[in-house]
Amino acid sequence: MSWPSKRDPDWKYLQSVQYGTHGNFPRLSYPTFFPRFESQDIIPPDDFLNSDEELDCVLFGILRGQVVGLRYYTGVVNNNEMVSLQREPDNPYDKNAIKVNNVNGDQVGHLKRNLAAALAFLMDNKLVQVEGVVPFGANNAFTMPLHMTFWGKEENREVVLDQLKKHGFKLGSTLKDLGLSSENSLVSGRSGPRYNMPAHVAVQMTAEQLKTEFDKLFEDLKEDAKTNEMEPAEAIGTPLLPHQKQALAWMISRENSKELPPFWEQRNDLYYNTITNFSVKQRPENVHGGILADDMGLGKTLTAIAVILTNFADGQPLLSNRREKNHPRKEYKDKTVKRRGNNTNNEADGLSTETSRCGGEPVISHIQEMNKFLTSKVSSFCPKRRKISVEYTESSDSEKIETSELAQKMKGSSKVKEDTTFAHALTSSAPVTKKKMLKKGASVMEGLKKCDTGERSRATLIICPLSVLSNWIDQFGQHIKSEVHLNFYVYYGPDRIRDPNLLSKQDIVLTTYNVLTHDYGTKDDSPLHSIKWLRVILDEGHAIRNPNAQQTKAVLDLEAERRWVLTGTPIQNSLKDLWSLLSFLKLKPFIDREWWHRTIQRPVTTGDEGGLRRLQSLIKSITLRRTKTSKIKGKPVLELPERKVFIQHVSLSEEERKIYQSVKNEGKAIIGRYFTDGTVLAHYADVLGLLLRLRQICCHIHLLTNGISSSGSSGNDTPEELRKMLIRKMRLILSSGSDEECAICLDSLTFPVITHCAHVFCKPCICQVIQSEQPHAKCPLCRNNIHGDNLLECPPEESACDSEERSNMEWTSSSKINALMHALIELRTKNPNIKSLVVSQFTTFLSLIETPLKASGFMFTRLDGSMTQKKRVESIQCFQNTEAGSPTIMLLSLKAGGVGLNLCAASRVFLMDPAWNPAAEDQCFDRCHRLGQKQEVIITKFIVKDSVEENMLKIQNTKRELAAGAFGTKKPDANEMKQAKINEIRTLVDL
DNA sequence: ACCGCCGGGTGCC
DNA sequence: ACCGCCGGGTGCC
Repeated sequence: MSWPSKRDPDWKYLQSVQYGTHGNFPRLSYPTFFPRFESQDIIPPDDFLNSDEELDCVLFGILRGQVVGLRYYTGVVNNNEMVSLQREPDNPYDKNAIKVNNVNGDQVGHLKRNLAAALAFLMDNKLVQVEGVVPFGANNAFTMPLHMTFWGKEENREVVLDQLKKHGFKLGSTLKDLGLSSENSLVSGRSGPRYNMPAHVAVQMTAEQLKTEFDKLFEDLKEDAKTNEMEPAEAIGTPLLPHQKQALAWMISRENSKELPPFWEQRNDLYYNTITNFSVKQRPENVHGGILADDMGLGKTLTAIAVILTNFADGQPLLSNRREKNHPRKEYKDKTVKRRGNNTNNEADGLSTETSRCGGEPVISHIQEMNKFLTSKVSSFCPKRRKISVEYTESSDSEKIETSELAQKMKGSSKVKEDTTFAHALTSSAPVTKKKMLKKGASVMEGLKKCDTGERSRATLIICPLSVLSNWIDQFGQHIKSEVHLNFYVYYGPDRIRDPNLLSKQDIVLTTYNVLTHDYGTKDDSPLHSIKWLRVILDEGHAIRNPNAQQTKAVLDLEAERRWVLTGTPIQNSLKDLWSLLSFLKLKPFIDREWWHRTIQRPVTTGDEGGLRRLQSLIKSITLRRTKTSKIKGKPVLELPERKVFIQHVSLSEEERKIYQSVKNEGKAIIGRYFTDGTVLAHYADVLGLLLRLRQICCHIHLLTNGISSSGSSGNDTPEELRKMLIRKMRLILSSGSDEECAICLDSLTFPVITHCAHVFCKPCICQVIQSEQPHAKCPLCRNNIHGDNLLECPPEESACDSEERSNMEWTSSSKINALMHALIELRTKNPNIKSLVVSQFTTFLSLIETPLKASGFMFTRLDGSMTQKKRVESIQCFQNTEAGSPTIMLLSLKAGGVGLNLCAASRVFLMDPAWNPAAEDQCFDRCHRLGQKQEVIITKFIVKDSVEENMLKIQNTKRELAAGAFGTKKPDANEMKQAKINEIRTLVDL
């Protein structure tokens, strides 16, 4: 018995069965002599296992049943083994049939007919989730007993109990109800499932307890496996820090590990899973990988590069000279169909590019040049989303040259499929006739696929978000010695070569989540998915935390021997985030959501100690996490210089104060009315608008945008006016820097849309609400009716006119600008070499600051979200440059740049205006307070006295507290969310 | 005997 | 299944 890589039919079925998708079964399957529920009585829920509601489940009770028909199926179980129940509506003998499967998904038997008749309806409508354990009698030949636990939402309890009663079943709540004396139930001994009876389940651990418990998961660095250090392969030119050597040792030990995976142990000649009690004869493979969850800035990228080169092949490091006799490439060379002799001059270089042959560009002879070359290409092509792919191959492999040349020629025909066909013709040892090639691509593609999937590639696939693609290329260039020869391919851009043969012969293939997902979604087989990779590394691995996202599915379908996840935040919102990661790591039995949910997620969220223990040992065995404050042998992992935050209070000038007060008084009156009418949230955008104006005045009165009137709609607008107004409001919300969360997912807004009641949500989130509440969906924030057709998306910005208008205005200073300039000039006098970041949420404010900077002779550069990728790279490189005459100031918009942005040349930060979300500020500070920072970092926050800004600081504090206790607690619901928002508004406008 | 009892055939859903 | 159930054979003590 072995673990199939994918249990197709069953697994798919479990994932996809939904109420109503099999049009005929519900009607036929329930005995008609019982009054049937009409479908409108029950809200058809989302896929039970995929819905958030799974956390609200309570235990209804337990029942003893029977598994029958054992002798017809191969699936076997042990005493106390967990089993899963699966509806089988297409069973020709009984539409109510319910299969009983073991942990491996092999069928053990069926539920007895009468029991199935009672449960089928409940299961189909997801009114209850039934979980089974075989308490004893596992070796019976014909039938065996089954203990079932019933879980569901409280509001469905009655329906469930009624339905069972109609069929003559009654749930019990104690072990006696299972026909056991308590004595018997304890005989079973070790590690059986524990049924905490309802009383205990209801008791939740406090948020505080859970948080401390969870922190413990990562604290423990005492284990030897994680404190050993290892030197990287010679090919790595950068010395590793101690914690990076530890990570290297740990990662390599995991890749080469022969230990059993967590929760497995050997008993005699069988292997037992101690959680589920499942056993197999064949030794379960360990996970050759894990999660590197170090904090941002600890050098995960460098560590990963070190792993690739140090555990390059057969547990051996990459040899600098690739032509040594044990060269791993040898096996490929042997298969070369034919060779060309006249290319030896390139061989010495080890690397060459397709363009060098076809486009006349110089041959690139080592990786640093390659890096330069690539970086320039990537950065210059990114802005237009028209990037190039560069192929790096050993020119001694003649097959590739021909492939490339032909592929190049074929580009005229613009059909990638034909490229690949040609490539196949040249690389396959079996001749491919022209006729065959001209036949529809499919059959040839099929042949191609087969020839590729046969053996494992030695390539490492790295998948990262686009924002860090160039960072990876940079780091490869920086850290790998120049004489090292590597086959490196950036699989990106419209001209990427979709040839599995070519890809699988690389050492490293770098691509992005988007490319991977796009390829996966297109009809042709994705070349990335037809290769058995030596290693797959997911950078920013939390990108796959949504199990329903196409991106996640594309990642989970990759085949690899070693699998790594790099992430600074393994758990972002809740435990659920871990599942996708575990699933990617192919950790059995958690790949199936049901087992993950039963054995870990639910026990932990209901506060079950055993569950937490299991989670703990699981995490410990597969993740390594160090924070910036972690210590090794008493020394901090990173000896970062200190970071100090000062708040500098600024007083408004008389004129500014006058304007501020008048806007405030006007706004306060309006909002006060909203409060008395109880319509604050309905006017949320207006409230934000007022706050925005106040914040703008604090910075500079020229920021005041006249375009937005607070009065909102008068009720008799034309649809077009309404639309414009709503879009204006949404823009306001999005551009106000308020970092609004979506009230549904509580994450920052992705693909925002605005409802007619002027509330902004993520489009997917609100669509899901509308779907599940139809036909009368209501806005989660104000309970007004909403409709899918009425959602407005944000059209692309037509920005220019606004700023032009402003630039025509005569420049004046402001109190804050004065304060800033004073500080900058003082700093320059003290030390002209210190570099500073000047940060604001308002890009127009940054523009206003440019004028006095120029006037005072400062060299500065700028980075904001509106800039193209190319300009960003230029700006960053320019700023990071330490040569004399380089800019000393960067004007930075708060949210510009991804997590990887490195601005450590700066040691001063001037935060011109406070952010709503303190995390956004911290992230911004970390762009210079990170690895590579040699000086003390001093942060100055300018806060206007007696203003909305001071109130924002208060809100920041409550948010900090909230974030600190966030793990394990239930998400606030729409109501709590509402109240929190109202309270925030109260604080902000002093009401 | 329109029963009881016997013993063989048989067996999930 | 060392059961239950079915249906045929059988029939005082």
